Amino acid sequence: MRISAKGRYGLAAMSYLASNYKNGMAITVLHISETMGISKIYLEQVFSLLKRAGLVISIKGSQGGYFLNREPNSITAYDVLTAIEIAMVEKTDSTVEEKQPLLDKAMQEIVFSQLDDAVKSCLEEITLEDILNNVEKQKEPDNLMYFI
Amino acid sequence: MRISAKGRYGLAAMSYLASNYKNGMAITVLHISETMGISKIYLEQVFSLLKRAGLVISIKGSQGGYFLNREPNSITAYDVLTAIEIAMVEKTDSTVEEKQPLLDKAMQEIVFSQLDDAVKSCLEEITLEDILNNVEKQKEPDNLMYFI
DNA sequence: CAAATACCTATTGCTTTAGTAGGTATAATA
DNA sequence: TATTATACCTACTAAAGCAATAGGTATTTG
Repeated sequence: MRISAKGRYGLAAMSYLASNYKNGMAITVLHISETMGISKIYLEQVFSLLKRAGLVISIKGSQGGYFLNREPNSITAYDVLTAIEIAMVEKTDSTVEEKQPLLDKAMQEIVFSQLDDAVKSCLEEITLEDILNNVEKQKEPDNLMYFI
Repeated sequence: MRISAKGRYGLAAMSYLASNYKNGMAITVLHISETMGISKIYLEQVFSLLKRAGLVISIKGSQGGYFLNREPNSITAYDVLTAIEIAMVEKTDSTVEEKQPLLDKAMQEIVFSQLDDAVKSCLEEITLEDILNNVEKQKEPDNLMYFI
């Protein structure tokens, strides 16, 4: 499944903000771009979309930066990806509407809208906190194997 | 959710083949293109992919054409779309693997592979027969409302 | 042999994606 | 108040993918 670089950068950046959520400090785009190895100018555009969607709050000027507008466990992958990727949100075009309207409608109902629902409910179940938890889990010594 | 024209044409064409499955006759690309209002030359390319995936059988020469290789209730939307759309199948690229390998892995496991699974199991549940059934259902007079 | 078909390769124009460039506006701080 | 660090904005470029077209060859039927 194809997720654009922009969307992935957004997820990574939001996860990073989430990991710094508790200390309440603003994080700069430059800092994230260096920490993540992402082009700074490109990441700025990503933050522009995240801000427009109300997912982050920004502070201008020196010592400014960004932080999350909500708690990490209330921001979902769906929130982030739909803020950034048009393709995630947009309705599938009609296919054979002119000559085969019934078939067109059937495809829409049976395939495309069910797919939309499946994607949406999958991504809505995943929060930034879930991602961070998995990162922490990877840091643990791999000793859980002994218990199997 | 964005599904390419190619993928949608493939679904429509396969549904049409399915609706003619019982009479066992080969259907030409030209016929489908005219019935559906799809460019013939473009549809040929779609059938090239469907054939490569083993979903249809072709007969060359005069009186030739295509028909389904399996029963309509055993061909899924997943079969058709993955035969045609690269994006449906391909693994999501890594994002911040260099500098943040744990986060990269977490995103892959928690978000992208779960999304792949959700898409796959949704589309695998939908067969060509399901699409045809919905078309038939639309043809019925809208009298079911009286029973509600 | 002629017609109808599948099948193949290349080309074109368009849109999207990824990334760059060069600014302005704003706030903190020295 | 001047400097600096930041967000924020608009335009640009290059590459890739998508949609569609063009012009064939190979094969089968009649």
